[in-house]
Amino acid sequence: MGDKRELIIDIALALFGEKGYDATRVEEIAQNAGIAKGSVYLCYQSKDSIYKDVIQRAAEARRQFIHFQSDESSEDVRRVLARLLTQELRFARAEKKCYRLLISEEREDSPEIGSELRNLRGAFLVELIELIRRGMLRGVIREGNPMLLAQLLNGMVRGAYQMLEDHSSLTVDQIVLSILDLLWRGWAAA
Amino acid sequence: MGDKRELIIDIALALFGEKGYDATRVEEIAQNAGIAKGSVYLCYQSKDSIYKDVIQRAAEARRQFIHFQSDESSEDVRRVLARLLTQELRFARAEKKCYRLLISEEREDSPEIGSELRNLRGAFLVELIELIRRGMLRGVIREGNPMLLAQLLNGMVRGAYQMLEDHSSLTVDQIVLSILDLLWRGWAAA
Amino acid sequence: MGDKRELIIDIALALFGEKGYDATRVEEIAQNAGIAKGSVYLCYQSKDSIYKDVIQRAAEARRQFIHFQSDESSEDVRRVLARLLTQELRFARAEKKCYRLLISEEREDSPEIGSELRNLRGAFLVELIELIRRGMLRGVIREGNPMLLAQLLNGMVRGAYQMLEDHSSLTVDQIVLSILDLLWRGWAAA
Amino acid sequence: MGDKRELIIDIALALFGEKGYDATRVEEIAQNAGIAKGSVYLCYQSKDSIYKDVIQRAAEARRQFIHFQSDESSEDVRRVLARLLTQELRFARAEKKCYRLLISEEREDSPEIGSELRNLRGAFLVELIELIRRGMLRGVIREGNPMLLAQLLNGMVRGAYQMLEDHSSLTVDQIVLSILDLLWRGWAAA
DNA sequence: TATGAATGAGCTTTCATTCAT
DNA sequence: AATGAATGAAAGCTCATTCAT
Repeated sequence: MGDKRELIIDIALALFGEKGYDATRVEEIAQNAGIAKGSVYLCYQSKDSIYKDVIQRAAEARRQFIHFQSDESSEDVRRVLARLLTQELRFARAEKKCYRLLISEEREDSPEIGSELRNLRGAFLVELIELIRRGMLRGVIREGNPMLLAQLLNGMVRGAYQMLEDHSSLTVDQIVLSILDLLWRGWAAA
Repeated sequence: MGDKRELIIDIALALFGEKGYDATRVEEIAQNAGIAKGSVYLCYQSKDSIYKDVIQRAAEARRQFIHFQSDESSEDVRRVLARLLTQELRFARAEKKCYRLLISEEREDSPEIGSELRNLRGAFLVELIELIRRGMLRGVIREGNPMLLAQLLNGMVRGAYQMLEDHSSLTVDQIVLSILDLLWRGWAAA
Repeated sequence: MGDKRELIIDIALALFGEKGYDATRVEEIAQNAGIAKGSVYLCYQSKDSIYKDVIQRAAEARRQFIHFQSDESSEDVRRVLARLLTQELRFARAEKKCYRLLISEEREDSPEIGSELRNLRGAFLVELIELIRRGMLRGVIREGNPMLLAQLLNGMVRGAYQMLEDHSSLTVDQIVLSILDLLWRGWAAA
Repeated sequence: MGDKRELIIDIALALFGEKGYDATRVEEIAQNAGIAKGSVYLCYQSKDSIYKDVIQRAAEARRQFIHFQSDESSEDVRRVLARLLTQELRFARAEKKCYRLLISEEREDSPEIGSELRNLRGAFLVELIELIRRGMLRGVIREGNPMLLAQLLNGMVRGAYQMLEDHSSLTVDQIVLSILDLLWRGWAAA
C-alpha cells in the first residue's frame, strides 16, 4: 500500500510538474499508474491531498539531492555558495518536474496548506539568506539587505535554470562560475 | 464591437492575472464586464482565444508603459539599463496583473500559441540581451555570454518583484541601485 | 425560469414521493422533465435544495387542499374533526406523493433542515392537538393527554390511508365515520 | 459460517435500523462485525440479500419477544388484546431498530422481495385482524370491518410508539390503558 | 476460508459553448 | 447584435462487488 502511494506520487509528480494541477485529471494519474481511478482513492483522500504529498515528495527529493549542511560554518562562504548553487542547478536539471513544482506558485487555495507548502518551497531561499548573512558577518560580503540579495540570487538561479533548459550546451559548472564571478567581481570591464 | 473586445480583455486580464486561467470562468468575465455570457462569444471564439488576446494586451500595456528605445544608442549603457530596470519594476508594481501574466507559464497547450505567446512574454529578456551586447561592444561590460547574463538579470528582476510584493517598504529605486551595484561592483567587501 | 422550477419540483415530487431521495437520480428528474441534467442546476443549487423545496411544495399543496380553519371556534368539535379527517384523507388519496413525502421521515441529515422540515410535516398533528384540547375544554372529550390522543388519531389516519391504498372500494366518508364512531362510542358492543 | 451470518445480521440490523439502507455501507457492516469486507460476500450474495435477512431477523425477534398465542381462544378478547398491545409496544421500546425496520417501507424494489417482506412486516396487523374477528364473533366488539379497525389500531400503536420516543415519561401500560379505554368507551365525555 | 486491494459503473456537480428568441 | 437558458461532456469522488493471494 505504501507502494501504491509511492507509485501514485511518482506519476502525479510527473503530471502535475508537466501540466499543472488543474490540467491533470485523477483518471490520468490512475491510467499512467496502471490502476483504476477508484484505486487512487484507496491511498489518497482527494486530488488535493495527492498534490500536497507531491510537493512534499519534491521537497524531500531536493533535500536528498542537496544535503546542504548549514553548519559547515568553518568553510569559505564562497565555496559553500558555489556548492549550493551547483547542487541546486544539478537538482533542477536532474529532477525537472520536482524543481518546477517547487518553484511554481500553484495551489495555495487554502490558507493552511498555503503556508505549509510555502515553507517547503522556500528552502533554497532560506539557505541563501543564511549564507549571505554569514558572508556579511565574516566581512566577505559587503553590508546590505540579505533578504533582497537572496531574492536576487534566487531569481538568478531560476534564470540559470531557464538557460539550461533552452541551451543544453551549457554546463552547470560554467553557469555557477558565471554567477559567482558576477557576485564577487560584477560584470564591469576591468 | 472593438469596444466590447476591449472591455472583455480588460476584465479578463484582471481575472486571469489574479486567479489564473482555470479558476476564471467565462461567466465571471461576462458578469464583470456587464454583458451576457453569450455576448462574449460574439467577440471571441473561445476562452482560449480571450487568453491569447489578454497576453497580447498585457504585452502591449508593457510596451506603452516602458517605451524602451533600443536606438538610444548614444547613451550610457548603465544609465539605459537603470532606466529599463526601473521601468520594468515600476510596471510590475503598477500593473501587477499584467506583469504576472507575462511572467507566468500558464496555457502553453497548443504548440503554435505557445511560441506566439513566448515571444510576447520574452520582450524584456530580448531587451536585456541587446543592451548587454551593446555594453560588451563598447567595452563597458566584460566579455561573456550575453544570453546567460540576460537570463540571470531577468531572474534578478523577478526576485526583485517578489521583494516588492513581500516587503512593501522597499522602493523600486533602492532595489535598482542594489542590482546595478551588484552588476558593476559585485557584492564582495572591499 | 420560475416555470422551470415548478416543472422540476413537480417531477421531483413525484419521483421522491415514489422512490425516495436516494433512489432518485438528478438525471432522472431532468429526463422526466424533458430537460438536460445541467439545466436542473440552473434552477437549483443541489439535489438537496430540490428536496427541501419539494417538501415545502407538498406542505403547501396540503394547505391549499385543506384550508383548515382553527378559528371556526363556534362550531361543533366533532363536526370540525370530521371535516379535518375527511380533508386529510381526501388529500392523501388525491395527492399520494405529497402525502407520502409529508409522512416520510427521510432526509433529516442536517439539524437545521431537519427541524425546518419537521415543522412542515407536523401540521396535521398540531391541528389535531389543538382540536382535542378544544374538545376537552368544552367538555365534549373526556379529560386525558391531548398529545397522546392526537398521536393515536394521527396514527389511525395513516392506517386509514393504508386501507384506502389497499382496498380502493372503501370511501373516505365511510372510513371517517368509522373513526368518529370509534372515538365517540368505542367499539364495544352495546 | 452460520455464526458469521448471525453476526453480520446483528450488525446490519443495528445499522439499517438506525441510518437506513442507503446510508449504510457494506464496509461499515464489515468493520462493525470485525471482519473483512470481502468476508461479508462469503455469507451473503449482496447488500440486498443482507437486507432481506435483516428483516426476517427483525420479524423473528418480534416473534420471540411476543409469542402471541392465537389459540388462547378461551380467553377474554380484551385481555388478550391488552397483552398484545403491551407486548408490541414493549418490543418497540426494547428493540427500536427491529421495530423501525418492521414498520419502515424501505427497499421494495423488486416485486418478489416486496411481497415476501410485506408478509413478515404485516404480522402485527394480521394478529389484530384475527383478534378483532374473534371479538366480533363473540359479540364483544360491535360488527364492523375488521380489516379497517385493525389498520386503525395498527396506526394507533405506531402513534403510541412515537409518543414513547418523544416523551419518555409515559409508560407502556399507561398508553395501552388509554388505547383500550378509547376502544371500549370512546373518548366522549360521559 | 478470509482478506482487503482493486475495480468501474454511477453519482452529483461544473462550465465552456451553443442557439432560439 | 444581444441575451441567457440550455446543453452535455467531463470532473472528482463513492461504494457494491470481485478476485488474487
